[in-house]
Amino acid sequence: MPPSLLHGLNPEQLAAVTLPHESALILAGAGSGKTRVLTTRIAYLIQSGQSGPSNIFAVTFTNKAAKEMLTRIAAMLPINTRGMWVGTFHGLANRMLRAHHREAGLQALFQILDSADQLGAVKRLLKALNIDAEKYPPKQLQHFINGAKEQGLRAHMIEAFDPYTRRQQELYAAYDEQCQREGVVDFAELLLRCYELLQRDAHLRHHYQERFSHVLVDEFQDTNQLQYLWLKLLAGERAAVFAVGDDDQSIYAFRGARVGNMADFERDFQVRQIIRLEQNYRSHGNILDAANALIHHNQSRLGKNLWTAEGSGEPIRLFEASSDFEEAAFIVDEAKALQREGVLLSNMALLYRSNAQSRILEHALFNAGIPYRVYGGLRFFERQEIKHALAYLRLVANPDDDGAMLRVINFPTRGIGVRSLEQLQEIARQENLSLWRAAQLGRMGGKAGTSISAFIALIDALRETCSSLPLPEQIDHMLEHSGLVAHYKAEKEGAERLENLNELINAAAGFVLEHSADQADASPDMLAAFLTHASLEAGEHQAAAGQEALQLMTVHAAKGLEFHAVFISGLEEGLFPHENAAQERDGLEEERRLMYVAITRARRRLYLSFADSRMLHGQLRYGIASRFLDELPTALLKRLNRAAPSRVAEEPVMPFSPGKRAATEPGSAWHIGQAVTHPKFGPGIIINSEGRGTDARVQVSFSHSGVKWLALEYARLEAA
DNA sequence: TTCCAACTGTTTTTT
DNA sequence: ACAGTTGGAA
Repeated sequence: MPPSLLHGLNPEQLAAVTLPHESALILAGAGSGKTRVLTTRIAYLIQSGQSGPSNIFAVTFTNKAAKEMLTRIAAMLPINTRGMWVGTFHGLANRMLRAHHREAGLQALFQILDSADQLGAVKRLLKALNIDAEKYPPKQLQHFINGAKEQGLRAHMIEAFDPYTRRQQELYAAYDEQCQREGVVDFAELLLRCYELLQRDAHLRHHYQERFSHVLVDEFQDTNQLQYLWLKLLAGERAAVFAVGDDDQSIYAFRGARVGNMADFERDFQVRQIIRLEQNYRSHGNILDAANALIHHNQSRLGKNLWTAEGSGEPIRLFEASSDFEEAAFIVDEAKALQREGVLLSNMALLYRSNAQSRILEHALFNAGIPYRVYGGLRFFERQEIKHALAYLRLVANPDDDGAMLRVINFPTRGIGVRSLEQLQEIARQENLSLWRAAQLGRMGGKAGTSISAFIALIDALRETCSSLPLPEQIDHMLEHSGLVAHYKAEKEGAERLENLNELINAAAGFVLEHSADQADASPDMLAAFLTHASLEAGEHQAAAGQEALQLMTVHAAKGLEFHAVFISGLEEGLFPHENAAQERDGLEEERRLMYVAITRARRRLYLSFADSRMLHGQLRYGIASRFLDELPTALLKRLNRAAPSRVAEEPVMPFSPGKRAATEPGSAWHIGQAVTHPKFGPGIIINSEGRGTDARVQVSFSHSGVKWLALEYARLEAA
C-alpha cells in the first residue's frame, strides 16, 4: 500500500478508512473531511485488493455529490470509474430497473416523471374519475402517495381507518394503474419498484448481494424509510455497510428523512463502534464554539463536539437593524468592506431561511452595484419551453405517454380545444386505450378530427425521421417541425425561450459526447437515455463555485458548502426559527440544526443580523430577536453599532431616499427616487430597475400615466 | 383563443 | 407584496 493514499489523515479518519470488513457508522461533523474519508475508503478497498471496482456500491443524494465522489476516486486511482455503481439513490435504482425492466414489470423505455409531471398526472386522474379537486386537492394526494411510497407502502398495505383516507388509498391505487398503463414512473416509484424487485426475485437479489461486498452511504441522516429498507435488502447478510452522516445536520425531516435510521442501523447491522470525526478543518474556534453551544440545546443527539487546531479567530458580528431595509444596507456595506479587504465576492454567502427574504436583499445589492447570484428557482429542464420540447421527444419514444400527449397535442395551438380533447379522452376511456391509440382510431369527426389525425401523422413522421438522425439533430428537427420554434419566434417575450431551446440542442450534443464512449450510438436508446438524464438531473440548482458574485441562497441550499464570510440574515422569532416549525414534532430542533448548518458554513467571519420590523406578506411586522441568538455565548459575540443616529435622522423619510447608488450601473445617470420626464408620459419618479447595459430597464411611476417599465436604451427619458 | 380581473397561498427541496 | 392560477368575458 503506497502511503500517499492514507497520508495526512488524522487518527479517526484513518481508522474509518481502514476499517475491516464490517458495517460501520461514521459520525462526521461539519467540515471534518467526510467526503475525503468516503472516497479514500473506496480507493483503499480497491487498492488493497479487498474489493474490485465492481464490488462497490456507493450512494449519495445529489448528482453533485455523486459527481464529486467519482472525480475524487478517479484522481486517486488509475481505474475506469464507469463500471462502478456510484450515484444517487434514484440514479442507481434507475440503472437497476433499466437492466431488469422485464422482471420489474416495466417497458424498456419507461419514462421518469418529475414532481411537476406527477402533479399533472394526479390532476388528470382526478378529472378522469370525476373527483372534486376541492375535496381532494391534487397536491395533497401527491403528498399522500409519495409519503406512502417512501415508507415502502403500496396502496393495499395502507391501513385506513376513516373514509377520507380510504378514498385516498383508492386513488393511490388508481394512480399507480394509470402510471403503469402509460409506461411512466415517478421518483419514489423508482426506489419502490427496485426494492420490490429485489424482494420478489431471489435470484436477482442474491446476484447483487453477492456482487456488492461494500455498500457506502453518504448523508445517511437524510435517508428515508424506503431508502433504508432498500439498502438493507441490497446489503444482505454479507456486505459491509459504511454509513457516513451527521445527525446534527439532519434538516430534511420535513420531506421524509428519518434520523432514526442511524439508531436502527446501529442495531440492525451490529455496528460495534461509532467513529466520530470531530476535528474541523474549516472554521475558526469562535465559530465552532458558537455552533457547539447552539446545538447543545437539542435533546435528541448522538453527541459530538467539533474542535479545531486553529485559533479562535474573530468574534462573531451581531447586528440589530431597525428594519429589513436597514439590515440589507448593513450587509451591503459589510460586503463592500470585505471586498476592499481582498475577500472575493464568491467567497461570501448571504443566507436566509426562506426564499421570500431574498428580494429586499437583492434590491439593495443591485442598487449598490454589487454583482450577486441567487441559487434556487427554476432549473433548466423545468422551464416551460423545455418541458414542451421534451414532451414531443417523449411522445416519439413512447406514444402511450398521455401526459406528454396532452401537453403538446395543442401546443402550439392546432385547433384541438378542450372540447375535442374531452371527447378523445372519453373514447380512450371507453376502449381502454391510451390517448394516442384512441386518436389512431380516427373516430373523431369534424375539424378537430382532421387536426388530431394531422398531429398523429406529425409525431409518426418525427419518429420516422429521427430514427436515422443523431440526437442533437433529432431535437433540432423536432423543434422546427413541431412548430415550437415558429411559435416562440412569434411571441414577443420568446427570445429567451428560443435561446433555451437552442441550449437544449447543445445539452444533447454534450450528453452524446459524454456517453457515446460506453454506448453504441443507437439513436432510440440515446434519446431514452437523454430523457432519463433530463428527469433525473434537472440542471444545476445547488451552488457551484460561482462566478465573481456574492452568493445568495437559503440555508438548506448552503448545506455542504463553505465560505470565507457568511451572513445569516433575518434571525427573528417566527422567521428563523420559522413559526410553522413550532407545530411540528421536533420542529424546533430541526430549525436549530438548520441554524447549526448555517453557522458551520463560515470559515473565518460570521455575521448574524435581525431586524425589528420587516415587510411580510404585504404587512409590516414587528419581530424580536431569534432565540437562537440567546443560545450563543455572549463572549463570542461582538455587537455592532447601528449607523450614527444623526445620519439616520437626516435621511428624509421617503420610501426610496435620493442619493442611493445608481439604479443601473455605477456611474449611471439614473437612480431610484429620481424625478424624470418622458416625452409621452410626462413627469414621474423612478421606483425600480433591473438589468444592466443595453438590457437595463427602469420602472417609472408617472404622475398622470401610471406605473410603467421602460427600456433605458429606447425610452427618451430626461432628468427633471 | 386570448385576455384580464379576481383569487390564493406564500418554509425548507432532491430526485 | 407578489407571483401564480383560475374563471369568465370578449
